[in-house]
Amino acid sequence: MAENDISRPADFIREVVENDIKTKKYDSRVHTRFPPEPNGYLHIGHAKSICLNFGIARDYGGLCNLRFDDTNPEKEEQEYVNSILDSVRWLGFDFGPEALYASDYFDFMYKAAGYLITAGHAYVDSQTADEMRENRGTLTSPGKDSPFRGRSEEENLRLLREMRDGSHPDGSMVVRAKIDMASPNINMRDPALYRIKHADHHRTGGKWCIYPMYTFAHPIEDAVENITHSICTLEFEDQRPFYDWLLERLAEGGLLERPLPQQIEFARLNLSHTILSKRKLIQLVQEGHVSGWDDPRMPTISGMRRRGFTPEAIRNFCDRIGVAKRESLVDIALLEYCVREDLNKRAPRAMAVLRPLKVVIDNYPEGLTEELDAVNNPEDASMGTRKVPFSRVIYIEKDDFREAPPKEFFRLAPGREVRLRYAYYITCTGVIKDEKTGEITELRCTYDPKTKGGDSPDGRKVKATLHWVSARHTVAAEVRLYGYLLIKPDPADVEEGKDFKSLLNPNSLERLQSCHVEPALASAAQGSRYQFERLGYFCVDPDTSVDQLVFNRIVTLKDTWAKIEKAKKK
RNA sequence: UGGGGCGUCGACAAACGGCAAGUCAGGAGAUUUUGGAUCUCCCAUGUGGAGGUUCGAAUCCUCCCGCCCCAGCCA
Repeated sequence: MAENDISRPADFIREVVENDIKTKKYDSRVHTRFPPEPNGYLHIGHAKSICLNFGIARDYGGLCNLRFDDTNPEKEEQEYVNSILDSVRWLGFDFGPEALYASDYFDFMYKAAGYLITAGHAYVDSQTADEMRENRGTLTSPGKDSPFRGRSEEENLRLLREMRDGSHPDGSMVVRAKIDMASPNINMRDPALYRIKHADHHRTGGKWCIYPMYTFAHPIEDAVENITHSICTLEFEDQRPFYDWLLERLAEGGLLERPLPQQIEFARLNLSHTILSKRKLIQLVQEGHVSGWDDPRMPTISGMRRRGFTPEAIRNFCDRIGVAKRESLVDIALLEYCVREDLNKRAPRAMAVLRPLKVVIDNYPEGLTEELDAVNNPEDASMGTRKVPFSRVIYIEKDDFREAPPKEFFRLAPGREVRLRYAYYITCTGVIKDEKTGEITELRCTYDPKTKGGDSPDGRKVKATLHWVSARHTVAAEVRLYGYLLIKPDPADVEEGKDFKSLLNPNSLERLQSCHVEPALASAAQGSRYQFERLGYFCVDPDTSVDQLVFNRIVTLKDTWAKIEKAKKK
């Protein structure tokens, strides 16, 4: 919201809303809605719309309805309704005691169709779908009137009743608005309003065998709920003339009261390296490319939630990307930034070694365990400290040792001294390898007892600080690392003749089975998030059981060294 | 070749006739017991192009170019 009087509204939609408040177009009322079709799970693109609609309601003291646009029983399911309810709540938005459903207005819609017929604004068409398509004309040529366009009011009304009563098979007829078959806007060439579908609906069951089209239903839903600003995406822009036409006709007939809602369109979100199309996401789930809707690689709300993203981070992201009419592809790095920004302040730190390398500290007493002090969050002193056990044998990260280090590498190497976080300075004195493979299996080191806690009394500096886990005290864990779903930034960047699945990243999931985490994590609660020092943010996955801890990597830390290495390769 | 939209930095995005904001990414440095975090600085002589109006144009006008959407009984 405006921080002071001189600031402008944050986007062009809020500009319209503020203006309508000023001119009292809706008696200074603001009422928006988020209208998902329950035919899939919500994703980050929906989050943008949710934040926009609920955000506007919040900013201007208005209301926002969560309304299911459930007008097509063939595609919709209760499972989707439940997941959507859950996702919206988790994102932190309050839609009152319950959600609303378009199907609750089916009686009114039926009545409205009858009225349109009576007023000469609609008719029942018995053309086949093919005939209708043929007679619709093309982008550059006008359509032709249906031979059934001139049916009498009585016949139309009778047919409408018969349609409702189930006397006609699917596809045999349709009710259409009577507007203008020559309109340059194809959406005005007598759009279909009702179709016959002998299908059970997840809420109304077998009550209906005709169902309203989106085109017809949506404006009515908005009007019935006294919506003021009906915010949707760009592809509906061409439908706005019909939206207004319909509502005007129904208002004329006294079925609706003015002022009528207005439709405003904005550009949907596109995110780099991922898919934001419901149809394609369904495909990923159904064809088993991912483990389910909540696979942590999915851009679904449930996937991101399981991965460990916070609602705060997602909301913040939605605020930062802005709202405009220009189609764009937002860099996923911005989402990651928002996640790090949030978690840096909130996530307690811990030490975990993902790819272990055994280190024996030769001059450290055997059998001794020291409890060392570690701070839980350097960003927030109120989060306190904890004890971390240290002993003679520890694990460090494989990546933290190089036998022949390049000059930019300042971690451990033969003869080199580094700090073990919160523990001691150690110096590498020996490298033990597997005789056959040549693989490094163990490091021998010595430590400097005077550097306990990680400071050297003589002011000696080391260039690196390593995280570690005491071998004797370690807790085993599985850690799942996630890469981008797609190998290319632009999901539309597909080769001729191939589809989006050719862009799927084969390495989007890596499961590390032999990780070591510090003992404090043994009882980590499902869903709790930690920063594993120097590695990233991690979240306890629901697959965790009494005998197996499972962590998801939410996002890495910013990694300057990785950047240097990558630059060197080129 | 109809109609509806949209073109400002690598990615988002402000500007409402008066000095092209901010954020992410990228680069340089400071600092640091996380190569994290933090801090400082750099990163558009120019807004798709060409004309025009104006003291003054990203903004107004004209023409052109490019991209997206619409021919479901999907939403």
